[in-house]
Amino acid sequence: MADGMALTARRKRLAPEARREQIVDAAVCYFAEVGLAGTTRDLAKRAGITQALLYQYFGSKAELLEAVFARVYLDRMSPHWPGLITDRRRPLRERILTFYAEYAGAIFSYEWLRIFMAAGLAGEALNRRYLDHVRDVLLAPLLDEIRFAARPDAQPEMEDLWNLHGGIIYLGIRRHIYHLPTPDDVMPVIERAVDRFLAGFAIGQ
Amino acid sequence: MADGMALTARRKRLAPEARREQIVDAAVCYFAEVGLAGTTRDLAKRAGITQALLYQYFGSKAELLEAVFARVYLDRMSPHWPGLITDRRRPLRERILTFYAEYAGAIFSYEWLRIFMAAGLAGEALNRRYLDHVRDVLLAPLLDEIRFAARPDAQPEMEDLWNLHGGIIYLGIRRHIYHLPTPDDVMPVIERAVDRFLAGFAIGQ
DNA sequence: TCTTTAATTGGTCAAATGATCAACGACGGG
DNA sequence: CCCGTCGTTGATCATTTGACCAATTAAAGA
Repeated sequence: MADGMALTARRKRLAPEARREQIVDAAVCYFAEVGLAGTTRDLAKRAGITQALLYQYFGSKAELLEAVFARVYLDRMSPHWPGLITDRRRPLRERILTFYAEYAGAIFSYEWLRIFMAAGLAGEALNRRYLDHVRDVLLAPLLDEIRFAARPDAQPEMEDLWNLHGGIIYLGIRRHIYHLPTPDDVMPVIERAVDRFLAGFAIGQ
Repeated sequence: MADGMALTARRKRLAPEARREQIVDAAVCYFAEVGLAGTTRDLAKRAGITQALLYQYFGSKAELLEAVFARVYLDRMSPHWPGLITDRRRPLRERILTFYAEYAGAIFSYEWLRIFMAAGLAGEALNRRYLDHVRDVLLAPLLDEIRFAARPDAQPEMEDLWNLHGGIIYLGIRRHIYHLPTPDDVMPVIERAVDRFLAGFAIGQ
């Protein structure tokens, strides 16, 4: 019992992959909080390792940030969303709501939103690539579906979909970037937004 | 003619207020571009002055950034918007469109959006204060107006207005934060968004 | 248990950065 | 024309920060 060093003891000798994972985890959390200009020393301190060890696993801070970006974006884009969106056996409204419920669940995280925004400010090409992907793989099919269901004289454009999308994303921005109070459950708000949108193109529920 | 030093010559002896203005102007442009972590040296170089001179006018970098925030936000909020919004002699739709045309004109600038977003990421209280102001002075009256015009069984909530607002702001975010292509004229998109919104609460044009 | 491997660390360097100050010199007043 | 004020500058300091390396030591294999 006198041997109380168990908790605060020196941490040593992790398998390289495990250590790398741990570093990236800590880096995601750290850079999300303090911004991409955070220092390697503070990050190392928070990760419970020495600063020098970072350079055992990453050649430079930029390389570490690359790993952070990869971690944050990887698998946040579910491959079944395109199929969900275009599955005409289900009602359109239900498809959209299911999609945005899952999308919000994946995107509305402190780490994701803040790192994504910081990357945008830093001029990383990542954001453009990601949002091009969102447009091509998610919004474009969604546009097709809505056009298919809409009256010929009330056809939406891509910009209208960006407007719907942005109104929803803005919830996350208010919460995680501006630290403003937002509803705990975002789905009712999203639901009403989607309903207004569909009604605007004369699509019944 | 041999005296060609006029353009590249040493700049000296400006009146203190003029110099201060010039520094703040340059700082707004500089920090919007490179982020709040930009250096005083680079800023000074861009402003065509020495780095030491910055500290003649501002006690610290933080103090300079305060001046930048003040400059960017000051008078971007027109005092006649509340009156415009609540002027029931004009049709509601027209009021909203006029307001958002002016609001977008004031807000959709590279400097404003980027510095505002960077301040949010940096945890500045400024964003919360500004958006509280937007909610209290603009969106709350707007909510009242729409509720007044809406059917009793289809009353919007504040979150619905944030949704409308966010969808519009997202246009500026896409353009200036993510550097994505957006329509040159945003008003048609805003117009359709507002029309969908009003229709969603059963308000005719 | 001993040896070997390599994960980890303390120490250190060079460059960058916020901040300071004595000295210079442009401009207005006498 | 000279002088004094004060806006401006070059030099410099103390830290911070990204990056590196030789020495240390925990853990696996024989």
